[in-house]
Amino acid sequence: MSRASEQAYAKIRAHVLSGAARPSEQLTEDQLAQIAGVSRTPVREAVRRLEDELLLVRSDTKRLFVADWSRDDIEEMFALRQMLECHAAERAAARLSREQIAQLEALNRALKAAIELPAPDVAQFLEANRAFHEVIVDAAHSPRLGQMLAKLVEAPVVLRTARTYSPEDLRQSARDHDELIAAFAARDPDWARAVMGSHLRRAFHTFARAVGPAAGE
Amino acid sequence: MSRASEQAYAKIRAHVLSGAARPSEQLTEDQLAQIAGVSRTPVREAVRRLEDELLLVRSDTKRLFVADWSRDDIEEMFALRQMLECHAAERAAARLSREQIAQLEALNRALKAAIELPAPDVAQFLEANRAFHEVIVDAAHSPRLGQMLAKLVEAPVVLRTARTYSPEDLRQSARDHDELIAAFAARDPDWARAVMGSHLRRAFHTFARAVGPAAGE
DNA sequence: CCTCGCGTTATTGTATACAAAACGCGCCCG
DNA sequence: CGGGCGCGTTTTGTATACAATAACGCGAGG
Repeated sequence: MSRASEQAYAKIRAHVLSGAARPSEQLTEDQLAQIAGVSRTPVREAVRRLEDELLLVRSDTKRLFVADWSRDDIEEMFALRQMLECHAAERAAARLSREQIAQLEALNRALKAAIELPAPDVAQFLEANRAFHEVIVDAAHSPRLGQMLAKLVEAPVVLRTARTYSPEDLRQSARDHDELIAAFAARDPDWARAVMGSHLRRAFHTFARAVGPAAGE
Repeated sequence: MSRASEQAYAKIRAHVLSGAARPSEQLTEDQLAQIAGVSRTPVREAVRRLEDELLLVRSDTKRLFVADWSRDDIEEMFALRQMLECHAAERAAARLSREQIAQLEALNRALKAAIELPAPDVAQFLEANRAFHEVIVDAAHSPRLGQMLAKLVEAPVVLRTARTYSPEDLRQSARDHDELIAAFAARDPDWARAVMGSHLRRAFHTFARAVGPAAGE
């Protein structure tokens, strides 16, 4: 995207994710234009993207608010992500090149390195993790699938600040990735799908436990 | 959406779907503004929506073109739709109200009526069919799922003019719907999923046969 | 004759001014 | 005392002018 519109997107996103704007708080285009330092035109463009990514929502009469997700919403998003990403893993198993598999191995090494420092580097872990999953989705060769997943993966990041990543969670993720790589190397779509499924489902429960005391759990 | 932007969307969409603009043809915002009878501002808004719906695509340097789908693209979209809508059917089985099931029955009666006229009314069939699937997706109570499906269901419509609906295809659809209703009435998620799966998979093959001589079929 | 660079033109991106619509508040009437 | 209606204010939507950027053609140099 063009410079102003991209900047507007980045700044507004940061503004929302940083928590400077609280859930359900109203935002006006003028406000956002000021924050982003551009005019309302590119702001409107950026806002549309953020709406699409579910970070912002519109009231019935076009007023803009910071999205506020219920537990059900979060559960729904995880379920969709799981469905789509399992599909991606299945397809990727048949399509990943040797180079891509090597890339996955490298990324998972980086991920483990981020864990085992004296103090685990969560940001670095998240980046390696993101890249890892991205390689898989790309290898699925399904552009619309990628597009859909991008939205779902982005969204929960909002709450990342609330998350407390225990060292054991991080290590388990790394082990899952190892097994995924094994499944890919074996070109076994069923295996890949199954591993991805449990990987994400566990992530959901870890997340849910940290985020709030479930309704009936 | 607001009036001008909505009108731009509708007119541009019609322009593309009618075939007045051929696949891969470049469109300029000025052109489209003239066609829609509004200024470029709402056109840009409409274009973003149509891009999102995959009817229009942008070159690497922001120039706008009418989308041209390969057979792989179409196959991909059907696969995604099948995955998502099977999920919707499964969830709907547990959530559909009695009223909604009655509504499905009514819609399927309308659908059958549209078939059996002296000359089948395809437009009416399509409308009843769309409404039928919409009820199911709504009942799944998964807003993002609905949003994703909307895109996928819209898209293939482009080629609908190319489709020749045989009477037998239409009748088979009606039978599938009957079985879906039975599965819902029995509150059987697995049954619902399975029926939806074969319903959509068959639709894909019918579609593929009509649209082009498959790569290796 | 081909190719690289530059100026021209077409096209998209941004800002700003204005129009339309929605909110909220106070007032009037029941 | 409460509810709805009108009016000023706020917020979003649209048009238009201008800026930036990409495509294209043409001419000079190899």
